[in-house]
Amino acid sequence: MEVSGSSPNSPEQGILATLAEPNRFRIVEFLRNGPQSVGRIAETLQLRQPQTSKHLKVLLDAGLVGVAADGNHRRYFLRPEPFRSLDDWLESFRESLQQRYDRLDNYLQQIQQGEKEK
Amino acid sequence: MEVSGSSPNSPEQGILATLAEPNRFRIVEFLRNGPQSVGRIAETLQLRQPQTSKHLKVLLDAGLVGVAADGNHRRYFLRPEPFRSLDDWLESFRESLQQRYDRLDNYLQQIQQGEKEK
DNA sequence: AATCTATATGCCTTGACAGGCATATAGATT
DNA sequence: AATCTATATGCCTGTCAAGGCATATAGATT
Repeated sequence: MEVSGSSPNSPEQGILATLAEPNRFRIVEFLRNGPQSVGRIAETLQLRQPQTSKHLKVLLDAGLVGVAADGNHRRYFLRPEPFRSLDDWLESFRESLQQRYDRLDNYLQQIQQGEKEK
Repeated sequence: MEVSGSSPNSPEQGILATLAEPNRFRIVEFLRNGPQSVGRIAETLQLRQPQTSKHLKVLLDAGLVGVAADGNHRRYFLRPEPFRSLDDWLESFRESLQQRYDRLDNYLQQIQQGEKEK
């Protein structure tokens, strides 16, 4: 019931932060097509090569992608693990949220008359 | 196979960006215990009231939480929908990633001799 | 080894955003 | 209506991270 002031911040945090950046998100989406070289990513997504490399570095450090040398090129590809980890986190939500929501109905009936939307 | 330069950026984007902020993440985690007032959130998570309100506003705008007036208080609670939406997105990954990964094994066998890890 | 292609890195600038704090607003209580 | 509690909002400041660009590094080709 109590939450400590500084939780060790689950690994999901890093994944989320990494995916939060729009261009990285696009890169991840693009990588669903399979491994891609830096140049191809940059070209396809209309990004400059240096920024693409930087984003890929962030993705790499976060463990979201892997890389394989391929002659002159480097092929980046998605790694499933972090996504599973995110999935697990969501999983734990699914349950508690559904329960909560059932109770919430009652709760709202009681307390709330008008909802404040913007 | 092709990806347009500017995809309409899925709703997950907003969710991710919202959750990426550590304190908002903590708030969301805390709200799993059920609806909570601003004051209680601030107190428990050791945040100042104004920042707490601001974070809640962001969460509210992103649709991650709802709010119900309760006399003097305002009770914030998690809304399941965005999490489901995130879940759907991940779902679509699960499949393609697993497939990919099977092929990737072959791929890596062929091309990659040494992996470059820092 | 000189050169070309592919990728990474470093430096700088800029914008967004979170925190701090004062204050405004809203409901409750007397 | 005056005051108290709970929450929201506005302004300011500092930080951090992304983009731009020049350049370094690595592998391939001649």
